[in-house]
Amino acid sequence: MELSQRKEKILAAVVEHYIKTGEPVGSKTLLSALDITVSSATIRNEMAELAALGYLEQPHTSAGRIPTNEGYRYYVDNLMGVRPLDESVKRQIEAGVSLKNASPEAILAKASEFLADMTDCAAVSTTPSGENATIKRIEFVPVGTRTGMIVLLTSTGVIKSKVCRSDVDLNSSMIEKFYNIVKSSFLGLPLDDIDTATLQTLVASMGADALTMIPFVSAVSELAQEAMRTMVMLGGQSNILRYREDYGTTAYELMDFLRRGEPISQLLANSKEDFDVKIGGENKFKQLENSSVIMAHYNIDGDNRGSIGIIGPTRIDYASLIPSVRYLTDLVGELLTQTLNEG
Amino acid sequence: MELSQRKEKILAAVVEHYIKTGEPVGSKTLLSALDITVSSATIRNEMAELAALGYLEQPHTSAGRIPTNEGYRYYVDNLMGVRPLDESVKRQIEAGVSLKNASPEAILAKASEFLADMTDCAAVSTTPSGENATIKRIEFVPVGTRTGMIVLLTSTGVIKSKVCRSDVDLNSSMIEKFYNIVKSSFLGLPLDDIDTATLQTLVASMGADALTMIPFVSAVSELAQEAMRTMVMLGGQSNILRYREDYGTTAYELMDFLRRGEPISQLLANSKEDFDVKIGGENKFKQLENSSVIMAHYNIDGDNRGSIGIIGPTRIDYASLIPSVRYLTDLVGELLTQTLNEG
DNA sequence: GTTAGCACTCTTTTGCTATGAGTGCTAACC
DNA sequence: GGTTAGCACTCATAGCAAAAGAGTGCTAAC
Repeated sequence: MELSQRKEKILAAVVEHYIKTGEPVGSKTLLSALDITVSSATIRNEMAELAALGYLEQPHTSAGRIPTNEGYRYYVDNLMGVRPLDESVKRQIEAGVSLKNASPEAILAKASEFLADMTDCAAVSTTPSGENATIKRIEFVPVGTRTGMIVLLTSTGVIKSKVCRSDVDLNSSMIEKFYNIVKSSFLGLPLDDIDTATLQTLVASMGADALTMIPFVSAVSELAQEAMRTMVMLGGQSNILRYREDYGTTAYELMDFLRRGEPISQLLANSKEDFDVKIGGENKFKQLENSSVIMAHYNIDGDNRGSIGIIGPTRIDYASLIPSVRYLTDLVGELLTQTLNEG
Repeated sequence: MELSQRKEKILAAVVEHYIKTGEPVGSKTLLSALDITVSSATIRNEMAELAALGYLEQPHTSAGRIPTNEGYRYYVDNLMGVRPLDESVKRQIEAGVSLKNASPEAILAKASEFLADMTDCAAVSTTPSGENATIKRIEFVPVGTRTGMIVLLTSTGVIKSKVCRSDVDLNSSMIEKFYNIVKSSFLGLPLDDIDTATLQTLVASMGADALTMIPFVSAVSELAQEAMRTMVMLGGQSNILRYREDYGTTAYELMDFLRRGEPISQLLANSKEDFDVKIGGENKFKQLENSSVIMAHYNIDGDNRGSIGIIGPTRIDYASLIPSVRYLTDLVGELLTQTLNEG
């Protein structure tokens, strides 16, 4: 649906004013905000048509107009000025994500926290997916007479470690056996090939050694699972209280939603575009029906690997936050790529 | 201040009723809740005296009474029935904290999460303090041509690892040198002895090797810092919305307070008693002036090492939650002790 | 197509009047 | 002297009506 230029100008003004104030916008208010030489009556006519088209709505007869989700959508797709990011904001973001010698988890946790502070929204991010990763290296570090730490390194640079415990005292022959198993069965294996069936075959093939090796083998498999699982990093839950009225009764549900990693990683993985904006009910999740999500995906070595996003009320400041989220996400991607390739 | 038995009975009834309903309690309501054979007028007289003594207050003249912080304090110290925990609740708690082969961090994170769900409050816990810990073991695991992972194990069973990066390609002689330094300078050292001054002396004494060894040495020191730092585990922030009216305007500040680890670990470390209850303003932190904190300390090998607590509104159900927090904390202490000694 | 004007709608505010919960006080009672 | 019935008093709350105000939609004129 194409709108006339004037209608677009009016729609944009309504959206922007409402985003700023949270109050319904009337024709007179609009008149002073708009550099347009028509009367309020004309604006009223236009607004009535915009309402008929589904872009605006009235909370009640004697109130101004507020954008519908479709209104926001039209605004984001067609009207929003994509002004380039302020240099000072760029610097600020760069300072916010710079983190030397840190793990991907730490980098993303920091990024979420920073993004939340910067945008006054809740921020989420997912760690790189381990889908196409293989096992690059496995090491065993004894830490006690019967316990040791297994360290697993994947081809995507993820390092996971776990303490595991044997039923008998450790000795060098056991450790040697462990390394043999690792060399012959695990190295180079895609993470997702390590399922229960594989393990059972492996254990069966070990014969007499099976009993002592089981804790180690299963620890490796748990590590592989962990390395594959994308983790969700959260920041700024407290910001939900900032826009409490906008979320209405979904505020509690939204907070609760944020605790659960699984739906969030679904949400973020949902779109394959470079970046994406989901407005209100466009999100599949009921808990997000009063929220908008701005998300972007970061690449590691050019490969789309994870996402960073913010969750705010539908009257979130799209125009200025979208570029910020994108820029930050790109930076994080670069940082992660760099961290990975430095090894 | 000693109260008459009847006053105590009335105060207890007011506290319990208010905790349950959140509404001010009047003399007639009290009459039916109490198995006492006096008239409402007598109760009024008693309540007026309790108010004069500072244990009760009136939101306004025509309302019932609500407990003051002093009222809660008297209730907790003298009146609260310390009925033993229900067996079914015990089972529930035991199921909630059981976690095999997990790190202390994971155990405490799970415990916080579980406690929050169980009590409808926000829950916090601190990892064992590393104050008296020494370095028990340090290992180096190469993970790339120039990077390796350093694993540090303390006498208190804390395991920390960190990837570190050298400026030149790794070779076996460097690794050997590293182990020499570790053996001669780090093993057995108390964690808090590793400060910048020690490091500088150490680096100075290395002569020509200093340059290549610095990344490793400083990584070890960072790990020692990390191992010493108590971490704060959070659970159930969303529960703050549950008692939003009780927190009033401090709700946002409370949520924000929870994000910051430092003040929480101060809060929890504050009391040296076995367990402690802080009511409203008794907490030193302004953000907690409408909150009560129930906390207990867990022991590892009989040594007081960390804390678990819940933060709720002042009208929290002390009588039933205090035993729960204590029981859970004891269990976690046992679990951590066991985990530690299994190595 | 635009606009001035006006009637109309509906929320919000204000003021007023019950209503009722709950108190404090007094005087009588045991 | 403690207890209690009775009653006047206070004050939040609910309900209602009137007034104010914001904003609209429509019509008729430009």
